[in-house]
Amino acid sequence: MSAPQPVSDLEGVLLGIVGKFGPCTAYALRKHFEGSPTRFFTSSTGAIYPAVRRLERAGLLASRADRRGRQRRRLLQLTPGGEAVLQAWLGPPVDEGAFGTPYDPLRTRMYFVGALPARRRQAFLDALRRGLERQLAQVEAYVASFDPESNPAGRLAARGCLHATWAQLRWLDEVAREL
Amino acid sequence: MSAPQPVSDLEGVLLGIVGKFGPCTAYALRKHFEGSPTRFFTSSTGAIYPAVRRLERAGLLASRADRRGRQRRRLLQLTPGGEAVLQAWLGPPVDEGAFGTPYDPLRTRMYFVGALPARRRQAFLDALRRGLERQLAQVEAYVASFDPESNPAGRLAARGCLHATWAQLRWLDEVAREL
DNA sequence: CCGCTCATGTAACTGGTTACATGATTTA
DNA sequence: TAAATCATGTAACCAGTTACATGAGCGG
Repeated sequence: MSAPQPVSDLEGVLLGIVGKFGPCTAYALRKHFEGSPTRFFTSSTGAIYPAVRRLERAGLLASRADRRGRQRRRLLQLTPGGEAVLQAWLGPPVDEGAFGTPYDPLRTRMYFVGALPARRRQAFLDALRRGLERQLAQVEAYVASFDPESNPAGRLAARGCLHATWAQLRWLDEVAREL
Repeated sequence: MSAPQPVSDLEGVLLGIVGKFGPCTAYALRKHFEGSPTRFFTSSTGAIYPAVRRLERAGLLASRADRRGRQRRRLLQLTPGGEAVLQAWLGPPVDEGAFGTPYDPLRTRMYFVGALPARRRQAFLDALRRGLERQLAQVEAYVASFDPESNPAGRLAARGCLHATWAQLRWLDEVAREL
């Protein structure tokens, strides 16, 4: 038995969803990403289907043919190898690369706020404020969409989005105070 | 005069750095990314040099040959078109795509924490705690590396990393309490 | 003179994006 | 019966990663 191959976050998540929500179709995997307040997971077919194919080739997912009426479909499930790789991906040990400060495009732009003329600068900060408040409402709805009974871990993860958004707003307060 | 082309965040940042720190080499651009606590910008030559080439082709950066002793080098500077595109990238209006909750690999893993057996689960949370505390120290050093006099916006942006890391730690507290 | 930093690139590979293509099932 | 949803994929394109390749300048 060889050491489990390292997988990307997308692949880890796919394994995780199949493991958590039982045998399901690739389509169901895609749907899972919709409604997420992060843009990282896109649910585009051009990303999901090739990734599923890779995982099958690697022996981490198994598929069996199924139908829904006359409609053919493929139900995916975790293999023992897939379960092992999932456990390794989750950690511990947690991959070092998972610890960097999450990338925030707003922070990146703020780095160059000095390039904006004073008038535009204020409008920029106002736009951030409005955008983040919209984002906050979305995240709150997202958190509320989790049933704590049936998916407690999902809710905890979603609360992470909330903390992250609060942090952005606090940061923006600080910036507005100092500029 | 046509509307400024939309640029990626990498391209926007390259324009921003050239604009902010005067004519500089592509090598200096790379160096700029080192020490950043985010993993988004990699400073790999395979990313920077082609990006610089694209920006030159698009007429947003201009280069002039220079030497340092006998060593040839190319000094990059913003063109008027580049300045316009930089302003458009910064916003307002700020690109909608910049507002999603920043992607956090730790949060993604937490979503599947239920797949971990109880013993491993505690070790997982401990590993997150240790990793985030290490990260916090790194971010604090990063913030301190900015001179508020010469680069106030840089410091404000770096403070964003600090807020983000604090948020991760608060979130982890909450998770540990609830599990 | 050795090793580090400055400096510029290329090439093969990988994976994601966008758009296209098809067809069954369910619901208003 | 029309529109939305379920369901599966492919193809061209684009950008980033890793590794390779080269060479000058500088400090000890």
